Amino acid sequence: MATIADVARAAGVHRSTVSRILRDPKAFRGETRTRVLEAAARLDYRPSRIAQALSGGASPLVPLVVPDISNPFFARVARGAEEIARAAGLHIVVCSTGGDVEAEVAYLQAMSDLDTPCILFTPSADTVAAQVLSIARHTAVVLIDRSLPETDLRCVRVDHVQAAAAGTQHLLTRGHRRVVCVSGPMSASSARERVAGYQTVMDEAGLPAQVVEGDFTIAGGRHAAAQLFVGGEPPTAVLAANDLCAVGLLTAAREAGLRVPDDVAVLGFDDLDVAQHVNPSLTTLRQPSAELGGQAARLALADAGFGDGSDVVLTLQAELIVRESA
Amino acid sequence: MATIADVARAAGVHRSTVSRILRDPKAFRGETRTRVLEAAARLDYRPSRIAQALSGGASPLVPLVVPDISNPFFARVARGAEEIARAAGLHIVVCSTGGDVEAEVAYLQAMSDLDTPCILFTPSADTVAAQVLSIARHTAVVLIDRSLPETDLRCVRVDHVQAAAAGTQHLLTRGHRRVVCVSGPMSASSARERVAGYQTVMDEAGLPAQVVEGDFTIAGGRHAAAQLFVGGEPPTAVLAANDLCAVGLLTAAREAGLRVPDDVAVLGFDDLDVAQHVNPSLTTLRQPSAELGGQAARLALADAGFGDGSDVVLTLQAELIVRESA
DNA sequence: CTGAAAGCGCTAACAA
DNA sequence: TTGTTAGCGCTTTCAG
Repeated sequence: MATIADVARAAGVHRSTVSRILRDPKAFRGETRTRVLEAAARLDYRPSRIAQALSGGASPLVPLVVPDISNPFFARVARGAEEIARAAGLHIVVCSTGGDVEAEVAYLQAMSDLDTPCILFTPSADTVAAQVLSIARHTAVVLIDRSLPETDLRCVRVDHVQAAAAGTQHLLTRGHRRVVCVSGPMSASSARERVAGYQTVMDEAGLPAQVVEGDFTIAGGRHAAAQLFVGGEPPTAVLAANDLCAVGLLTAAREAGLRVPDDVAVLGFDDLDVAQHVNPSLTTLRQPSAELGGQAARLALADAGFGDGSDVVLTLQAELIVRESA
Repeated sequence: MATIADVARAAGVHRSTVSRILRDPKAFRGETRTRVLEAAARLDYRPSRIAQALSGGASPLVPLVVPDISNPFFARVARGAEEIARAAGLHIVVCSTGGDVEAEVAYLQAMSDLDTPCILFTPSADTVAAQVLSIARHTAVVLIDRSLPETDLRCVRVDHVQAAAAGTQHLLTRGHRRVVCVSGPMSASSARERVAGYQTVMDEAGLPAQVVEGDFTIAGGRHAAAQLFVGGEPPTAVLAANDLCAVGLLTAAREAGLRVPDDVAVLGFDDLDVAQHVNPSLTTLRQPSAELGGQAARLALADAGFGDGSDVVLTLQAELIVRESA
């Protein structure tokens, strides 16, 4: 691996000259410029980002730490963030932690230690708060989709309360009275907020609320249904934690011999691609996932001195997409 | 951000002492050890990985560069790789390029410039070969699932030819004669190999082969079907590029008023979670995706001096999972 | 067990 | 336009 010294030697100039010319070739004219450029090309020279970073610059990496990249929701968040990062000459790298809190902290730590300009983060549970706070003292941290209580970290998110309320309202309008909420893990603020929205609407309607704690996966939804679809009075509608959960519920309903939406309606969250392709297609609350990632990236980058973050929108709205399932 | 000098000052010792003690505390006893450890803790000192990397070490990051992280197949590959990397004290970071060749090269370059010990890579097209080769001179590159022609880069992959042949054979055994292959983009070696397997079996059976080039997405599958399900003699079975493509085909079939599998059978590839939850559930060729990632990581890490790679398996087998769709 | 000194590859004043 | 000199934060000989 050729270093700047090799290029300097080959071109017969000083290292600093090479650095300058390579850094901004247009600012030079003489034939030194040509010699340096040629030597660099010939030796296939690439400046070490490590050395650059050590000497003043920062890492070109913007980590996005998420609980589960196999949930396409996060893939879209990543996509949105990427677009913004690319414009600033930076690269999004996705770190998936599998919901393991230790792995989560380890990733955050590792990235912070690499002097990344900022970190985009969706916590899987509140328990990381203290550690994240300590990391945030060194590196700008922006949360996506889930806030961290006892913390003043900024968070770009969807108004989950409002969204869940709208979803619940939709189910009631369709005449449902026994509406159950299969929530995500209550350790996630997004799950708690959605439950709150659901509960408010049920209360206002004078209906009993029932919450089953599940998780954000297909298997979780299917498993939750085991408790739901067997009793004497199964619900006529379910507000699912997200689309993956909803897909699991769909399968469980079919296995239990229930027709969707006639016997039981299912309402998802996210609007993944798959939502319109399952059978029946999924009625869902669309989250503007790419924009979530984009706004978060803009905020974080602004903090790190890249661009302006004054017009970042912190709270986005979900949109009800009505299809067949509810 | 406290540096090693701060700690040294606080503990009243030399920087090198701090370095040594922090690097391997068990090897020391005296009360200097205590002072240093305490000072480090008190100052919340974290060694800069950048500086460590510059001074001999390598980056703790193992990039996994894939075309599309919203395809859960790659999420599973990542998961498999992660397990191996973690054991070596390294972190997998996922770089999703959206199939954009330029972004792909940019990512590879950026990671290589960061002195990562190795790179795990699934190329989206053959056109990157030359550039990848140049990067591979600096950083160990291991390909996953798709090889790069004109290149001696090692590749951990599934035997796509064999797998596609087995799938096609399954369809023929079920009595199908008009079997069409909706392939992935022919710029991907995996797609070409699957087509080859399909073609061989069709040829041997004396049946006409028909290949429609699609891509690896739901939308791609649906779009391909537009050409397929309208003509006078639609196929009675389709070998899909992958499960996402198959899901798109399922939707298209339903829209065209065709029943699956009675009017048209659909055979997928990958066995994503969603495969067993769509309706009808998907018959598919399961790829051992996590193991693909794991073996690739082992090979790459061995190259970089972490662990042993002598028993790495380069070619894995797919498994036919029969469900409802074919 | 500890200190001194050199060096990883690069950038950034400061002079010339 | 170019060279000189420091220095980023850490590890690692080599002495003591």
